[in-house]
Amino acid sequence: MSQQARRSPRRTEALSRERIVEAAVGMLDAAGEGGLTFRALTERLATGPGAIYWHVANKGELLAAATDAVVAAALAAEPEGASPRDRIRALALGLFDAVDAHNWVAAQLSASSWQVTTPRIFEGVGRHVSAMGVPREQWFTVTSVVVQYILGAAAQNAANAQVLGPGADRGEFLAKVSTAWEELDPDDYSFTRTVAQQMREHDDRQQFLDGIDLVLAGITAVHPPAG
Amino acid sequence: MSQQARRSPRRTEALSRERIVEAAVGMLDAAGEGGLTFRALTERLATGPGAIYWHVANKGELLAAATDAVVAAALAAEPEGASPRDRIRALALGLFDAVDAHNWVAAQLSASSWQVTTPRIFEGVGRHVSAMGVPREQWFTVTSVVVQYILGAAAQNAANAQVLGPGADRGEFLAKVSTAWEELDPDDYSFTRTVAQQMREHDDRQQFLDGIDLVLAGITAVHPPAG
DNA sequence: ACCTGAACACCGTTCAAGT
DNA sequence: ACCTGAACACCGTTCAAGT
Repeated sequence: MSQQARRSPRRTEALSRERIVEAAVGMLDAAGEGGLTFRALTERLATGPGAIYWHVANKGELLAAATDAVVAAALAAEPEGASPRDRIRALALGLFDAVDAHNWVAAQLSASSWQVTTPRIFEGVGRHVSAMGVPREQWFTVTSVVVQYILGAAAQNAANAQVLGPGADRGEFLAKVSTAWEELDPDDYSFTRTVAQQMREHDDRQQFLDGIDLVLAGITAVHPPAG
Repeated sequence: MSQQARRSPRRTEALSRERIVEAAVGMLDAAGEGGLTFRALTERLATGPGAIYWHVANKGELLAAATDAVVAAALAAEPEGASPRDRIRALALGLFDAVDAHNWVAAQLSASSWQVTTPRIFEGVGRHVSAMGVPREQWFTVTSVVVQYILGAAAQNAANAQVLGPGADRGEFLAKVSTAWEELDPDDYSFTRTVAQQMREHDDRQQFLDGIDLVLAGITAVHPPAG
């Protein structure tokens, strides 16, 4: 145990891929996708760009690693629930909240698909799908549908949050969109005008859960449990 | 009728927002999102950047306009089908194919949400949802779920196509991913390994349709038609 | 009203040089 | 093996000037 082993907490830590990814997540959270710059990252880590490129191949890889870190954390806890349905619901909601908290993640996820991160989600959902009694030869298809819905809904929710900006008032935003819908051309948008009020009053999280339930009900309807 | 009224087809046409958007779509199709540059656009239209900025506020607006143009074209034809379900299926498949043909569109769509383009899709789907006999107070929720699924599935499909690149062989790609899945850690990815073979043999378009059917079955299960 | 094109600020990435 | 920092090529956007 030399003196060097005692490191005072404020001292500059050695650079590492882990620290870089962590810093990247922080900057993305704080300022969105436009906020992650090698210049800014360089300053925050008190190095030159070359140091970062030693640990990370390029910006794309860094974004992928940041995304994977967030998703892995969201999936870390075993989802609780009495039934497979409840566990899918819990897993889905955990992802939804993670994407909501880090709303740059959604765009990354829908742009990477069969890459590193999606298999994590696929595996988590798939285990419960198989436990629901879906016939074996439908496992891939059904799991894909659930994952597609989760990512699609999360992405659109995040997109709304991004338009909104960090400080804005949600109720105000919904009211504004709702009013805009009411003013659409009645010839082209008769349906949308009809639901403008429902749109104003809806709750994103609840709506997402309703969607999950609807998809799960579809699974049961198309593949009734044996018996 | 002056001489000027006769314009030979090959002569340089006046610049217009329409021509700019059209050129942008062409460049995005040819070279993906990275291929749309004001420099390249400037060259293609034989002008300076200032000319383009006269008609279009910035790159974001140009991308949104290009996206809207593609989606509007895909939705132009009244979807055919005997039942509301069939018409939803037709509409969804039209969108799926459009996103597949212009695979930069998906990322744009999931990043714009309640903006200009999504209401078009929402309206198209919603009309048929209401015709399915879903109770009025559920129209917004149910339509949202269908739209979220369509956009989510289309986005992930486009992401796969992008990784693949324009010239690549699809079967080869699926085989590679399938093999990668088979080599995953059995402790962490038992389910994914099990469906690796199904993944290799699946058809994207058919899988999408199965997903739509599953969602539609869910709607009927949760909201049985009155009677 | 519409277009030109030089210029500005900023970006991701590279690389010779250091330790 | 790991880090430094100047330099390169390229980007979106602006704007004074033209017609």
